[in-house]
Amino acid sequence: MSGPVSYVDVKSEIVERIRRGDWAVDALIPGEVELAAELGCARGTVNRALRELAAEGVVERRRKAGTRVTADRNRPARIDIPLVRSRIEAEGARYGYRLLGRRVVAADSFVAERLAVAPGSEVLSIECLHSADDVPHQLERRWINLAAVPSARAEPFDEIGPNEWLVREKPLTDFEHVIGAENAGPAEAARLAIAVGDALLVVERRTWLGADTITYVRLLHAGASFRLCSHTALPVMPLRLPGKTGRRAQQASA
Amino acid sequence: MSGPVSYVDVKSEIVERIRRGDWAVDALIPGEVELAAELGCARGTVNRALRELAAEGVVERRRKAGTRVTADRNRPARIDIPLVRSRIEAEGARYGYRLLGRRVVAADSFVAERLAVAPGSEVLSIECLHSADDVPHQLERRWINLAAVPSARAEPFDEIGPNEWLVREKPLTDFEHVIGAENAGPAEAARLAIAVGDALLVVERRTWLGADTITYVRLLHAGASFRLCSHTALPVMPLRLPGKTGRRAQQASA
DNA sequence: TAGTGGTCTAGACCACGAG
DNA sequence: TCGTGGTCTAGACCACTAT
Repeated sequence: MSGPVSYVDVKSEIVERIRRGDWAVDALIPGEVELAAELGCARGTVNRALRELAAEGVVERRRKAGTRVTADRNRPARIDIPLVRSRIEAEGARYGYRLLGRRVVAADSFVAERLAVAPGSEVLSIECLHSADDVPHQLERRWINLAAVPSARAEPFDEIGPNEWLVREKPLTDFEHVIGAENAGPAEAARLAIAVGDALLVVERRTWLGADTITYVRLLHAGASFRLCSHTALPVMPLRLPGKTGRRAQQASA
Repeated sequence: MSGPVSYVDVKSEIVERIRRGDWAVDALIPGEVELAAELGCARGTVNRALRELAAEGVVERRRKAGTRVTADRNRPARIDIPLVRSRIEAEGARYGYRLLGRRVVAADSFVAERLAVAPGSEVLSIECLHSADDVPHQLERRWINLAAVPSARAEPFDEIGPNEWLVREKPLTDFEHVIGAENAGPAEAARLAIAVGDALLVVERRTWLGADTITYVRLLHAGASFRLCSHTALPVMPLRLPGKTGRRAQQASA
């Protein structure tokens, strides 16, 4: 009835066995060849399934030692940090952008270190505000490395935000995020229309194109109204694999 | 001189071309067959390279439409949320654990909703503190679904934390994280030895095993001393691929 | 040294979806 | 409709590492 056994089927089957307790935490599971024979597919299919499960942190694999169920639940959690605009519009609100400040400055030690440029190098400093239905949502403070992105010097940034502009201008190869919590000072409180001392969720981001640091940005959000979410689900889908009867019997009888 | 062209080589080459500007943001890149011919490898190799780059958010792929360089820099950022203990010990500090409270309670609506159990169901409520060199580091408030993990009822949790215990006890298939910022109230301030009103970085986590919600936990950290970091780098490694001379010529002459 | 995963290949069929 | 990516297969060789 069903077609060939896919790697998704194999993943589901493995997860299901772990869930049922067939293989306990830390237990060694069968080798690729054995699983392939049992499930009725090529070794390459089992390999891909196990490789992806390893990438998801469900199992750990080592040559010669075999594959075992991961004991440590410290699994890589994917957190999507969305573009402000997308996020706001996704929630059905009207996105608003306002440029608060823009000037070319000499990098102080704080910025120079983060952009990996010499102190005193020219950088473009930008402050702007993103709002949802006219309610302040995110205060953005950004520094752009003008040596790496000279074309930014001529850009006014009065209509579109620096992020959206950079997206179109430069691809990137690396990025770094740091998430923290801070208390709002008078300046932040005024910009975000909150009280001084309110908790802020701060996302710092740096991006690179090859060896060049492109930009460093601090995104400040009122903690009361903003959270970062992620949900990671393993593929638990309708199984097509048979039980003990075994697919091989079906194949044999086909 | 070199062996067969690997998928890592292909990834590097593609990233390098994007970096050099050969393919601009949003540009369509050649098809798998063409790339395979050009680079001198099997289509499967190119496919794996592009598939992984797509998973990393570098390119977007659609059948029939082809593959193009991702314009949106809203790429999935991996954030590792480490076990407290690992994190503290990794920094060379002495890990300390203290149980502050433990009791079986009837779930109120807040907890019931998060654990997906009926209000009034029995849950195990735990509060504990993790410290680094005797300095409070993380305040943990956890609820465990006793219907899903009945063995937790007999566990004192006075020596090892509930997370470490759960790790050994149950595998998991899904988890969810929510990160936010809050101001410390009197209780939190006292536990964490900070001032009332100080910013807290709050990580909420829920985990599932199949359809069962296992646990819901709130991890509170003093914002002044705790941050979540992630660095995502694309594979930019020494290239083995030849230039215009072409590896195929080498193969042919070999 | 031997076993296990890691990968490449060459060929084939299929499913989605742009035009 | 038909091109592009998605996947499976069967076989082979290789690299790491436990013993």
